[in-house]
Amino acid sequence: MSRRDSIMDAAEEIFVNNGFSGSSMKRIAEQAHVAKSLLYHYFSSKRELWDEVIRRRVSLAKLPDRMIQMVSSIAADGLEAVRTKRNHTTYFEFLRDNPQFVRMLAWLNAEQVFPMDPPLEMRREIIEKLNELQKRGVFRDDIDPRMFVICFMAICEMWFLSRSKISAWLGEDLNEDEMNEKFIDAAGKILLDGIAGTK
Amino acid sequence: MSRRDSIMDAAEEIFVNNGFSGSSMKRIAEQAHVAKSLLYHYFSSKRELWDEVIRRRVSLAKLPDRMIQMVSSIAADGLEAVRTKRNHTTYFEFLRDNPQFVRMLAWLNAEQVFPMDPPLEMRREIIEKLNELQKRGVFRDDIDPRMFVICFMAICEMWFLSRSKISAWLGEDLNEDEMNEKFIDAAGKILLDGIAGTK
DNA sequence: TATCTTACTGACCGAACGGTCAGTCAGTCG
DNA sequence: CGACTGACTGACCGTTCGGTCAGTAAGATA
Repeated sequence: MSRRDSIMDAAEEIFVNNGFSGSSMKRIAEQAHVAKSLLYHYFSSKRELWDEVIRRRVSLAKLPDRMIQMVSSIAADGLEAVRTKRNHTTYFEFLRDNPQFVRMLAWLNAEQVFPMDPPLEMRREIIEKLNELQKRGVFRDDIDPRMFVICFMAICEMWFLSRSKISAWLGEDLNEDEMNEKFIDAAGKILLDGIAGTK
Repeated sequence: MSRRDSIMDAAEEIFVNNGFSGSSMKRIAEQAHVAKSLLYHYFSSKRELWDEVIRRRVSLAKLPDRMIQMVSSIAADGLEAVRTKRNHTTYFEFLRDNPQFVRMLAWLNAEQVFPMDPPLEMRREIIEKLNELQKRGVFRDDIDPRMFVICFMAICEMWFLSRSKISAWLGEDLNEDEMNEKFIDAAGKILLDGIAGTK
């Protein structure tokens, strides 16, 4: 692994735990076991290092692809198939397996910086497919179909963003895996039944 | 208004926009039009000032009361009444009308600090009422009823936490009020239909 | 061999940080 | 009047901040 990569790894760990302002270049350098000035050899500023770290992790997430994949699988097999195959859990599982990405989302939410809007044609493709599904009766027709996606993603993200808060309130009797399982099961049932159309 | 209060107001504005590490005592003092050293006359440290600001805003939110009220109104009138009366929007409306609280939630999510768990008896009261509603058939019986509350609050919070991200992705054609209205309408329908039991 | 490039470091810079402190001033109390 | 208190300030402290820079060491090039 190159020295540059190990700096980015160290930076990600520090940034993800402390945010941008809460992290210092000195601590990042220590974490990476290099001199602080080496950071400026590879990155022109703290902000650029932060941007690079975000970009790497967000592009790894491939959110637009994930959305299209989910919508396409609904188009192919309908909601019932989604329920049995549980394709709808892909985003949930991605968040579960990438806590660094979740932490990053939290900092970006707070700082209200949202890098990388999806390409325009991808956005259009997603919306078109949603509209088509609604016309076919897969979705109920009294709701803007974009709201289905929003609700689903919102629930998944919020679950991981504030899971510890939630368990403090309502679920101190369960361990982490049990809570995850119980939650995605419930959210899936509620949303799919609430979304279903007449078909 | 006392000098202390105006310091807290200034601190809230700075903290809410920049987080803890991103805010400086100097800027807070400037915002409040007082000498920096006066901050230390009323608060022993930056952290204590931050804690006080959080405490004031969070206690103003009265989350446990809000949850009990919502559950109670479901218990009294059933889901159908909630749908028509739209009591379920209270938390949503609170978030809509208190953007400072929302911004604070975002920072607390990021820093993973969750102040003020609800009193134990309140927690038990909420859970008992939820279980009772499930026994009466108001809620479907194949889901832990706590998940209903979690899903509803998660959707509301996420909506306001990342509304600008969401509109960049899916809704650039609507203005803010239209999006709020459309969203709470959709979320309400989806959740209530997905939650409904046999009764 | 001499030259150039790239990786890397330690010493250093001015600015900003959180926090302290002696002291001023207005009002209160005896 | 004098003693005392709480509100308030400006000057100052040591530390840490992001960032710079001259210089070294190693390997490739010629």
